[in-house]
Amino acid sequence: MEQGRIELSSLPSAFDLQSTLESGQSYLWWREDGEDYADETQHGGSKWYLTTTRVSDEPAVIRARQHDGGLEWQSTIDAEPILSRRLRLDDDLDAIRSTAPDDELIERAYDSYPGLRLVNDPPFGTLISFICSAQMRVSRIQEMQQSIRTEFGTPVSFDGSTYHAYPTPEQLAAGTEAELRDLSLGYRAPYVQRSAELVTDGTPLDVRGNPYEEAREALTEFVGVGDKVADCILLFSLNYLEAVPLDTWIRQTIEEYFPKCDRGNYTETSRAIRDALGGEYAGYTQTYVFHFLRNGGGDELSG
DNA sequence: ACCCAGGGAAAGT
DNA sequence: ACTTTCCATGGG
Repeated sequence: MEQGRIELSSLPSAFDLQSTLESGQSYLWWREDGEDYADETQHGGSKWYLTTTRVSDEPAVIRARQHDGGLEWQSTIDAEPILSRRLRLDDDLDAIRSTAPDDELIERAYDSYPGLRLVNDPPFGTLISFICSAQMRVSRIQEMQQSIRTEFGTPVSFDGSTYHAYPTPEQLAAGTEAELRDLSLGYRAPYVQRSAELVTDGTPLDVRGNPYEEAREALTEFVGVGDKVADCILLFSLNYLEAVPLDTWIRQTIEEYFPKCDRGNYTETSRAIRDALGGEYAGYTQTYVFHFLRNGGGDELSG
């Protein structure tokens, strides 16, 4: 087992692992110890999180926690460069925040979660997990990903236990709709199976290089991917930091705080809210607001 | 029993 | 193009 530590004081900005991984962005990390949400006394939470990744097509396990001013990790590989990329450790949060509009809700959201970063997850896992996210609670989306890993992923031994890497497109496409329904995916089962097949058949998933709106349009080629899920894939795995997924929470936010941005359809409302949130990093700001409101932060404001 | 959950596909105007 | 309707499942 390899291990290491990244000194957080060496980063350009603050970092907070717990809010980053528990803000509904990533379903590809999971908490080692299941339930205990009570022990949040220490910055970063001090809890261990796990994820899997592939290096040269070989599956690897990474375990990380924030502890005593450092991001500590244990892994089957040298995880430092991957953690840096996946957790966007080089982002300059002050510069990003400075692009956000002067607005009470947004200031409160940023102030409430210092060190919250966007994630930069692998595209395929992001595609599948956000197909699963339709009309589903966060905890169940995570459970679905665990089931998918266990059922279809390559086993990896790490620290005396067996983990499962997230399946490749080939591994998942080889599954049947019935097998996926057995994992309680419901009506999303055929979407997942067909989208995995589309990836193996060459439909482009890494659409980086295209202008934002064209990239979003291209992703809706996948089954179970509409504009909202496409925006999630762009924001959380393909480095389109301007993407603002118009989910139920953000639509409610628009209605309450930015009513002029409601243009009746996705494309135009997206343009308006993206502009209202500062353009280039609108998706970053959206993620703070989403997490803030979902944790009840709007109750004291809306009065 | 009823409602909702980070929506989208299919059918109907 | 725009608007319903239906979709599986588990938790409150």
